[in-house]
Amino acid sequence: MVRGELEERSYHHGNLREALVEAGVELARSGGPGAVLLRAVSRQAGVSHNAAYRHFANQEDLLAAVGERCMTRLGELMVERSAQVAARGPVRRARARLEAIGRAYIDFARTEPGWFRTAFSSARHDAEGPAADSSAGSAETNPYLILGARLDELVEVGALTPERRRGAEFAAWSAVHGLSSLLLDGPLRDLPEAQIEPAIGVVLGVVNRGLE
Amino acid sequence: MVRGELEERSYHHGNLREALVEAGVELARSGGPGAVLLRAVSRQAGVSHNAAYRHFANQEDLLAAVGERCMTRLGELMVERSAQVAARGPVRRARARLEAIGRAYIDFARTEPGWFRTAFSSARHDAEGPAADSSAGSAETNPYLILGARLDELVEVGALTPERRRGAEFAAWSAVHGLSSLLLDGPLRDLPEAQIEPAIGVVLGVVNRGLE
DNA sequence: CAGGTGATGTTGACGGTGACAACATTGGTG
DNA sequence: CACCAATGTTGTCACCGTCAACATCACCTG
Repeated sequence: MVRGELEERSYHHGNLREALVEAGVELARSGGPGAVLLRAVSRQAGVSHNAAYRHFANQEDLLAAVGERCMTRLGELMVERSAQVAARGPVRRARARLEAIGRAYIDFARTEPGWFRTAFSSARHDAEGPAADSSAGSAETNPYLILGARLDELVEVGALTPERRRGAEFAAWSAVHGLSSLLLDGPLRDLPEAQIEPAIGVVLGVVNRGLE
Repeated sequence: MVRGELEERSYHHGNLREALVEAGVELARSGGPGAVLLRAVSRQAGVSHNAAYRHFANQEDLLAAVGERCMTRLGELMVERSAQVAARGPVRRARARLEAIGRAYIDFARTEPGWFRTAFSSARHDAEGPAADSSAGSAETNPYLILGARLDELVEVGALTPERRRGAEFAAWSAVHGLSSLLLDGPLRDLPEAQIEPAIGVVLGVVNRGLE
């Protein structure tokens, strides 16, 4: 049923929805959410405009699907960086793993601004955030759940008290997301390169200290 | 030269640029940056499409002007809330004033999401952020400078050490902006009302503690 | 005070986009 | 094998940004 990419297709594509989302992700990478156009993704997929309407209700629906994919990419980077942490000792390690996902978040925003903006551009996300019921987007790549797991780790090793654990996601996430946004689209857009790394350090430091 | 609003105009508007920006602000209030369209603002101003091209290079340019106005509105609310603080004692007062502008920021985002999104939607801002040279948008209503002033106050009263002052804007601003963004367009979009206020408290608390 | 000229607003056109409707093709199912 | 629902296509429409050509007028110059 699923056709190979090089195979000649005859009228029916066979895997159009996936092809459209993938095309959208590619367009979003360089052009951000504004580049995820129904006609553009259809062209990219070698299909007529309007074919997408068999798989998405409208452009917003397509954008949501593409955004979800971008969010997954972000989660994947966080998982990857978290796994690379080599710190020894339970407390040091847990702290390093938290910092790693924070830095991964910011790095993702800076190296893939199109994807980052697209991940947060959709007006409708299914199964993200605290109210995540077990549906799409496997839990391992959900940034919110990844953050929660790292914070739980901190509690387990005794580096974070249960009271401080309460709502800690909001603080950590807000700080990291806020810095990313300000660096990308906010007034920190033109911050000199040399000042960015120190700024990241300050933000992560404040969060770290604030959670103690 | 400047004509009254009710006066019949004859061919030349007299104050079109301002009228267009004002129309843009009005449209942005309910529709966000996506509603700031050249043709829409021109209609609203009772002028033909294309008239705007005498005052703005393109739609992006218009959006930047509208965004700047929205940013000013945000700054005005911050100033207002900061001035209302009644806490006594220099340290308590300085702390309360910092918290007040943080809450004002978040309140603005929540009560005027269209304006908030528009303020940060422009790809080009003149004279915002750290590199602000003395140009447009009076310094009193520049959110970044307002924040800096509050942090300076904290140093003056001895509630913040000079070392911690370094880059403190980044931490405070990121946390507050991040929470606003996540509540508006991020995965916290559907956070139950009852959990929002506690979340704000946690975020502000972490920043406060992190700066000590 | 008259005429002209540059700034400002209008009309018309073009290509691109989202969306709807009607039609074409086809894979699977009875 | 015939039918049908799913899937893709063609055609159309309204709206948008933008450019070019034209119209009007405020103001300056003489």
